Amino acid sequence: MGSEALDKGYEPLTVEARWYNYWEEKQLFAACEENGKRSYSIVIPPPNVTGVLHMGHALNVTLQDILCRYKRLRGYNVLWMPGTDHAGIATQNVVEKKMAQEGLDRHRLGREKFVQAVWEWRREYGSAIINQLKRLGASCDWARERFTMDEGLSKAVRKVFVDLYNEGLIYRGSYIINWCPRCRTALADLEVEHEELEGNLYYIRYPFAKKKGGVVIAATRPETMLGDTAVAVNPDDERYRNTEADMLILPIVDREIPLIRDKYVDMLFGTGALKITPAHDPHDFEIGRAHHLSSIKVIGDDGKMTADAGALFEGLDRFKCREKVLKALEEKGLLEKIEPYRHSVGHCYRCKTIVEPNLSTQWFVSVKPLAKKAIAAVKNGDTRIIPGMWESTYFEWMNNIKDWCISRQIWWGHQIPAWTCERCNEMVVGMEAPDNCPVCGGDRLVQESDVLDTWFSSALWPFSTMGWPDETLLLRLFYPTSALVTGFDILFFWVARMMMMGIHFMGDVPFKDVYVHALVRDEEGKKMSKSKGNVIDPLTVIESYGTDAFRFTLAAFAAQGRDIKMSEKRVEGYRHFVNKLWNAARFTLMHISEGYEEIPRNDLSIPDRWILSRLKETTSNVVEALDAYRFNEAAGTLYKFVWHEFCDWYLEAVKPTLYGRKGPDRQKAAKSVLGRVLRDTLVLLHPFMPFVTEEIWHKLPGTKGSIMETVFPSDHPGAALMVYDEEAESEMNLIISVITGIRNIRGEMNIAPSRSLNATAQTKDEAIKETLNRYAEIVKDLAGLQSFSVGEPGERPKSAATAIIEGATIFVSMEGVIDFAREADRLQKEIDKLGGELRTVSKKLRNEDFLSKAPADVVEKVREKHRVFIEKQQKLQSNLERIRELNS
RNA sequence: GGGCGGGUAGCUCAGUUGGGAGAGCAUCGGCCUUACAAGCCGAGGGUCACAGGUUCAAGCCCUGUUCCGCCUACCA
Repeated sequence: MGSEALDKGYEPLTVEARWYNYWEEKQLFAACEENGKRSYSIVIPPPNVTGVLHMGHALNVTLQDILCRYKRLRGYNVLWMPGTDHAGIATQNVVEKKMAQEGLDRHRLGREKFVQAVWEWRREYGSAIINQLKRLGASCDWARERFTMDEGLSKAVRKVFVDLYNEGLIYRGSYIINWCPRCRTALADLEVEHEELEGNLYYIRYPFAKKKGGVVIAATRPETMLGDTAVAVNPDDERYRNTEADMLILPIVDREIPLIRDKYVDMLFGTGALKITPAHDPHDFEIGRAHHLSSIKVIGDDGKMTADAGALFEGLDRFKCREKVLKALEEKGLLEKIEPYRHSVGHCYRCKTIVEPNLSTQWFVSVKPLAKKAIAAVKNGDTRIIPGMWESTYFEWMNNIKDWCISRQIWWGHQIPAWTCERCNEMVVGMEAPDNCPVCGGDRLVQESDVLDTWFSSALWPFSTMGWPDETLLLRLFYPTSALVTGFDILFFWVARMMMMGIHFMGDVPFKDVYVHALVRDEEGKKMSKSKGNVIDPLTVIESYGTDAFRFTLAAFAAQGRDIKMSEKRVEGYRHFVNKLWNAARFTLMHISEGYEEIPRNDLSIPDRWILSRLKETTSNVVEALDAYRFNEAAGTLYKFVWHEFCDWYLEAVKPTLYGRKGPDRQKAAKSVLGRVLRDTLVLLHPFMPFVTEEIWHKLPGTKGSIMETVFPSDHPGAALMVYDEEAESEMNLIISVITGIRNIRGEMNIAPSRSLNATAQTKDEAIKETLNRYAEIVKDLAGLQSFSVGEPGERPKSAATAIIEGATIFVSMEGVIDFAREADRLQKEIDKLGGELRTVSKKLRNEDFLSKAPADVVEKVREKHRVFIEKQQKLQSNLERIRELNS
């Protein structure tokens, strides 16, 4: 394509839609199944089908997209596997709510029809989140999109379940689990959110059966007393020495229960006596087992009291029941006292209802053996967790891992592949429904109604999405995946479980790197939540500022180990950056008309060589930063390069050349360098800002096709010519410091930019003289001078302000405008500033220990600095004296 | 209770083997200079939470204190 003019401002919205469609049509996101390139793969953390895009997704997906686009440019065959998660409880809740509005409920509908309705819901709304990911520019291989309930993934789930069952790692049994009375399902320990609440500690007297007095227990959930089957005290507790054979009367219920001894009881807590309710507390359950106590379930699965709670309470809500029990106890005079007590209470992570520990028959995975291998894989470096601090968190959890309750009493999900024979009660676990009972031959087998925890299927995601249990080419090419990018909030839920399953079933870790990124919070650092009303919608941000600005903001703030506080103001700042790039391109395109042509180094000016050297350094820094997942550093480097090196200095410095004032040869060279730098800059920026870079790319002469198909600057055939150019760097720094010195005088002395000044530089250094003479034009242009001369140290111009730079003194002649007092103040200020620095440096050089113990190069550096400071100070001082003379 | 992270400019934060305290935004002053006022030029501003220690040298390493945040846990 040829050179075209750009509009004055960048308009993101129209551009974005156009290029996204273009990429999809050209299938630039597709992984190749038959090429010899190195593989790079990432599986997306599948968002809930019910989800709407939030800041967490935006950050997560942006970082993955940066990696994938970067790796493609580096020549990798990239697979970014997308998809969604069926989110059992959440989805079921959503569909049930919708049904409720239509006056329907799932029980009336029946299981089969309900599940069908969920599928319909998914067909209609399930792609919402996917479309939102596309707005972010996500370059996933959409043709391979997966869903955890797909046939293939479901087969993987069944296979894993059956294998683990046969290996004895999945078992079924009756234990205390976390029960959500609202969702009416069991929850895994992880799915319970603990929150500190103000409660009470109720002291209740349990009278002795056969003598006066009684034992006082302390309880936070007095309603559970209805299911007590014992009271326990510590065997060493002196207070309860003489009560050995005693039985107690359970108040209200009037049941006789034993007083037992168990070391578990803490003598220092409460009264040292603990009521035992084996059906409603995990400890009590263990103690009950050890002492062969019976379990009485008094709170039902609906959160209401059961018949076993007694006629008085049956059908009562558990919290209403608490009040009624307390009232009854008070009437009997058995409620000794009530103390306020702060304790943590478990809530359902889906609906925030207070969770009830309940005795229930469920399915569990025995995870310890799996965890052992998953710990080893991180210990020996097969998988790296970045930043490293998360490794300790991972180990901490893995080392203390408990069996995982995987059965859920809901309908939407993978139904457990276990069947029970109605005739002989034999249970069969298998991939498919058995026709006959293997024991009695009966043909009436009923499938387990429970479904599996959604995370059970998510745990298989890195290989189930690639076709496992079939041996596919995809698995061979892309497993183990290269990196997993995720938030720490699902480190245990998901990452740890994928590690366990991946190692167990694939014989290899699911990913080589796990990059754990921060959480996006609001401006005040609070977690964004709908209830707090502090949510910033990523789509709104995109509408207002454009995707590129938003993505760049996320990357720039994605420093390792710290949460991101998001505010629209920050995005606005980076929109300015997008616009800056746009205008730099606009300027460039006004001057170049052909593609880049290699120009011999000798034909290049110092600014040309300097910007190429900066480009080289920037490229290396970006590569280094991205390879280490330091996104903020890569973004910061690019920002600085584009704005403060390319725009602020290079473009300004080459303007005279571009206008032809240096002759056609120089002009040609400058144009060529300009084009080259812009082209490489676009490629470097593309992973961060895919849309604007693609848009400019197509206007750039000499480019073909999409920017996605090009080669990264460091891999380009011409890359060998890109070197750090020490000479150019130091000469350009000299020029910059001269200009800055003069500008400083102008600013401090309040001289209008429109007023031309005359300046002269004095130096003994021939090389400096050479450089300044050669680039006097640039100095004149950028410092706003009428004339700029270079000479030997000698007669100082009258009425001049002074700038001291390393190796030279600049005099800015200010005939008629000079304010002597002001100049004296300015010089004094500089001398004072320098004095502080000089003191610290001198102190070091007077220190014998420093001179003898510090490395030679460090000492030399300090000596050099000292020399420079002294020289500068002397010059400033003599100029100050002169100004004072003139002023008097 | 255990674990982890953080305290650096007015705000938000960088600071990767210990050797010149930085950026963006905000503030102040000056500019519509032919890519960009979404811009340009210049300036001010910090006991690096506190107290010790190691070292020639500490924002960085060690110990303690304090404040904030998060994760995790079965003292009823």
